[in-house]
Amino acid sequence: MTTKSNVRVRFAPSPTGALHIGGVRTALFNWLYARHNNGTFILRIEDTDQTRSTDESIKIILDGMKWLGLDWNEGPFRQTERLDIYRAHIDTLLKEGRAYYCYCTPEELDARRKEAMAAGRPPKYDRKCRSLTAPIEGRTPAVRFLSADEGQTIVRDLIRGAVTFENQQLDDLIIQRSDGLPTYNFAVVVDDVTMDITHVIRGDDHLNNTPRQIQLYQALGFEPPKFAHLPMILGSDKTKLSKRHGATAVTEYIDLGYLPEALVNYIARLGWSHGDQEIFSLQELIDAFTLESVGKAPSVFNQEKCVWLNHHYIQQADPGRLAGLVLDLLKKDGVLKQGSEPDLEWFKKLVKILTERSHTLVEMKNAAIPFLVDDIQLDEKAKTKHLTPDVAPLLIELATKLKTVEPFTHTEIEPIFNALVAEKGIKLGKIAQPVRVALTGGTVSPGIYEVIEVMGKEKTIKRIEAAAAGIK
RNA sequence: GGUCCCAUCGUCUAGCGGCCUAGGACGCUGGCCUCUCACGCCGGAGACACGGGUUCGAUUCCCGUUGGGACCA
Repeated sequence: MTTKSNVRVRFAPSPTGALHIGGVRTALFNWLYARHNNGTFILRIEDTDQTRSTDESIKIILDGMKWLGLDWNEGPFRQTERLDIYRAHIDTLLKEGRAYYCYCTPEELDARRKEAMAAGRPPKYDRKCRSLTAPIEGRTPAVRFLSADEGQTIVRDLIRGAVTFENQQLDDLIIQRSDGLPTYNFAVVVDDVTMDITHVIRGDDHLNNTPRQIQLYQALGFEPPKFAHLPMILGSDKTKLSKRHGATAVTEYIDLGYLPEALVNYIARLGWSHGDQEIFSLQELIDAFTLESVGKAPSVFNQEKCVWLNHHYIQQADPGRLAGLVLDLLKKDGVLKQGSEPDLEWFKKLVKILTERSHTLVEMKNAAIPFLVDDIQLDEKAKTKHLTPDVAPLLIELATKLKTVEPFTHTEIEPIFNALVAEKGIKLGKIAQPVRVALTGGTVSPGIYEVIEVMGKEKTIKRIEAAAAGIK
């Protein structure tokens, strides 16, 4: 119905491990920007670091993107399939005298760097090979970009405004390693140019690379794209989010029982806001998202709020969908054997009564277990507190009465309890809690009538009688 | 060490010179509801890093200090 705008953005992860929270945020903001502007979202795999890149990681990233619902219009492209393109551009720069061969070894560079620092000079490349007129035999050179050493390079960032860098601070960066592969800073520039990227939206950690990249665009004869550098996501100790801060990979959130819409909503609100609104559907995010409302300050990832959103989205979710997800978890845990699935309609009823107090799918799965297994283990403390000698006759009487209930539903069960309570002059809790322990093994569960209904007549009576019999 | 960025409750944030005795959300907390736990509802504690300017007036603009972060090495 709408034609595509000329906005073209990309998410360009390195396949060196998991898809982590920071990557998701970058991907999400690019995706939202593309969708908001009817643009094109491109996925590019930056795998020139062949020692660390794996196909397994690529799969993890693609799966993660799909789980989150971040679909791409073009790609995935892989840099390793584009090596000839980089080489051609390197040759051009070399031919035009905008780049030169550098024969310095890492050891030499390191030594000179230390020397410079010891002498109080800035540790930048000394341009030793810049004046070389002939190759050094026996060495394979790297290629360095001949950067400007006067004036300034100004990054006009959509989030931070104009950021000025003194060109003399920038040294001649390596654009092709001695193994013939392009470096990150060079490959991104060539890729973004050849893929017609209009807006580079990426993490703050790349801001310092940007002036060099701008010079590369200029040397290559291209107009640089617009830049937007997103603030970092930090851990609770305000350092860059990493493994020691807990779950950082998308796969971990899947395993923890999160819904994708919860994670997306949470991450969208990290560094971005829209008035006082906290809950956003995907469409609302697309409609409201602009780079102007992205903040500049880094933000700390807060597990509690993410859980709160997950709880919210679990309440909103379709019971059939939840049932399927919880069923999968139960199978994964071996609680349910293959081919022994419960009746789906019944299971949906179970899911419905568990939803309200489940913050994650894992919690829901755990709460479902007593309803599925044949025998339950009673919690010792709960047993001591509620299954006392005086309640044994009550339980037996209740079980007897329940046997006559037909149909075995909430509305039919409730009067039985009310009658018993009135007859004995006790509080409802006096009987409800022991029954809860008898049926679920613990002191926490949905409303007791709902539990009984879903548990079913046979199991309910069996467990109440067993509990009564077990009281000494 | 150099360069760059950033700075409102514990956390995410609203605020784009007067509407602010600073609003919302998570978390924490008091109460209500109640068969447990939750949910829900009502209430509470809780922040403009500091110092200078600019201005009739600064959370908001400028400078510095401090603090944090990132990158390069």
